[in-house]
Amino acid sequence: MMQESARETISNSSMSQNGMSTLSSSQLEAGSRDGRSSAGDMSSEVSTVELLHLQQQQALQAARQLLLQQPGSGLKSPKSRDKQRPLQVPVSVAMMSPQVITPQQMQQILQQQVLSPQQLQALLQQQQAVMLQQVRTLALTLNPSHLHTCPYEEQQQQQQQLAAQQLVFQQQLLQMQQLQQQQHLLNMQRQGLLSLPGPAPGQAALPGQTLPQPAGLSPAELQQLWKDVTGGGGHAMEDNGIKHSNSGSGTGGGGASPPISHHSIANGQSPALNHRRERERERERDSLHEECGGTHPLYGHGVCKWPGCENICEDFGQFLKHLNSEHALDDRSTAQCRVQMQVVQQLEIQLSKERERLQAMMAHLHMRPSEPKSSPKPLNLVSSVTMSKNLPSASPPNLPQTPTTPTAPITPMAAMPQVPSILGGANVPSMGAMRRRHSDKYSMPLSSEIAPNYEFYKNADVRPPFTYATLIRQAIMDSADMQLTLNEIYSWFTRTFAYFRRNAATWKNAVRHNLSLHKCFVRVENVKGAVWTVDEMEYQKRRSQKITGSPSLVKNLPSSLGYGSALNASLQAALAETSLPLLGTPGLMNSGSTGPMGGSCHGLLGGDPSILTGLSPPGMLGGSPHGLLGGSPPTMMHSAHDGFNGSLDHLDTNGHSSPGYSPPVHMPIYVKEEPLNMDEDDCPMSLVTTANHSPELDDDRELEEGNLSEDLE
DNA sequence: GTACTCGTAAACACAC
DNA sequence: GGTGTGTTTACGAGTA
Repeated sequence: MMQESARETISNSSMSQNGMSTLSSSQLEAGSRDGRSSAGDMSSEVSTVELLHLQQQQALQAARQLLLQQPGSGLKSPKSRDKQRPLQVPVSVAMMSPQVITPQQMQQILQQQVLSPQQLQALLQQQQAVMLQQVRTLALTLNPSHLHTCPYEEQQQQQQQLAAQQLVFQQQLLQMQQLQQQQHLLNMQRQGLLSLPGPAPGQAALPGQTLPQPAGLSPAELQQLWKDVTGGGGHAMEDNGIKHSNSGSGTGGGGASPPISHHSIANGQSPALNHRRERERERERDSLHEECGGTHPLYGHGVCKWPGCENICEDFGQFLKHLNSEHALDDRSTAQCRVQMQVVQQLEIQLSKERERLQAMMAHLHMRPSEPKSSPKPLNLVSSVTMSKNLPSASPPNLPQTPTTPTAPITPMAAMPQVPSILGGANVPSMGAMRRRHSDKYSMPLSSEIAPNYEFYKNADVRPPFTYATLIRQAIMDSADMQLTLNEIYSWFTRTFAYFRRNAATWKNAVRHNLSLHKCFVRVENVKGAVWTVDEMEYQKRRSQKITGSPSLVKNLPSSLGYGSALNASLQAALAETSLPLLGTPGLMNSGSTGPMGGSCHGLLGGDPSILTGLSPPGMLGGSPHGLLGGSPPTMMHSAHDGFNGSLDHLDTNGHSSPGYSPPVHMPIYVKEEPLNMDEDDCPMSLVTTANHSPELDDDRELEEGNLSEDLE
């Protein structure tokens, strides 16, 4: 019963350390008796420090009374205590504060466990506070001005007192640290957390065991602590990880790692709370280890980064708990996730636009017409710098370093349409499906790709990122009369690509193989022998089938943007905004305003055609954006015609008009059966290309696509 | 795992 | 017979 009341008293006094409670007259009297308050003679008012000190005294008095009432506590009555004190405490200290519990008393308190952990904690804090205050008071009395006015003997005496007090302070500090450790262990024992024998790693020894050397505080540290205290720093104790001075918060865990596990001190909280705090701190320590290995993207700076949450989580474990509890899989989280997805999409669009702008700027700066032979070179800055067109073995591995968009993962093969043959060539023999995919499926226009990089392909031993079929078709379309003999095709290959100047047997065989294999290549008996032409219809059918085979055009769209072209990304963004995937391109192209440079920058146009190939369905691509290209820049027109009927011969590789342009010649004389499953009946055309149009309907198709493009404007 | 595309190699036939 | 041309088959790699 009385123990209860005593606990209450201590608890209240502990809580009142912040000076919130009022002081009774007796307390004030007690405060004025201790002599320490004489330092307040300088001021008639009771300072905050004095009030605090009085509160501590009150708490200590209550504790002592409680101890006295405990049978066998060993503590004497106030009278006997007063008699004992001079024997236990140096005289110089005795004048400071009779309320300071001696180490022996503390030990008794601890051993007999007459106080609850909270009470012990409060007691320790108060002891610390009292001692700190005493030190400060002493320091005040020894300030330089005071010393200056005192006689030498007084100074000597005061210095001795100071030294003695320092020694006592250090001793008491050590004692308190030991007590704190013991109390912590007691708490753990009571809570069943600590199993005997042997302390847990990093923890102090058991009460009965020999404590480690003064709680790990070396004399130097103690000296530093003393300096800090005498320096008057309010947070002096914190520097050593001890925050129990006056704040009362005592949460511990300062910057410097404390020599003792004082952080486990409960600060007058319930054992359960202490336990929880202990576990949290352990988790915190664990989280520190976790943070070394990796961090959660939704957690940072102690705050949950879930959109709209910003819940404060002390440690990673708490965050995980919070994440699992507050952001579990439910409708709300799902909705928030969707919102976040939209946010990301918008940001990606914005990023694409900015990247596109950067690309255009780079293209503009590196594709100057004044550069005689560099104009066809890649627009890519890196490639422009690293690649030497005069080196047949120009190594392309440096090329695919163009920035990529999150939504359009760049492919190592055709990272950029402007960048010729990023891979391949002798240096990269494993040029395979990737190049094929992109070159054909995405209908990358060969001419448009070659045109700006003509010199590059001509001189660099780099394999162009196109299929044989595409190259053959391009060769034929490049000819004046849209037909070539096999030997002329060979010549075109070797003339256009340095890569095909070697391994002739291999690639020539491949050329023949493709000519025979693909139905789109038609062999025509001519006066000068057999020539090869292109059945554009078949060609486009074949391409369109590849595209239509995909799950959705929308899905293909981002993939087609995988070239890494900023323009493509821009168009993707534009299409996303207009919700007109694929169909948006022609209009955008026509508008001439969607390009980063308004569609009028010639240097940029070297890569621009990829927009058509990247976004347009094959049918459109190959088929014919004829009508779309009125007023389009040469290269763009080039690519468009390339897609339409291969009538690229009216344009040279630099995109200039050629008078020898002739309309597409369709001579389906010996139409072979394509080995592929590309029968006309099961060949759904793309959105733009009509499914069953004939070559004679090309004009209609052009009109149709032209209308489409207009609609998209 | 399957189907498809593409490149490559090879075999074969035919014409010059 | 050698060469070029054309056709076909087979296989591996990569992708959807």
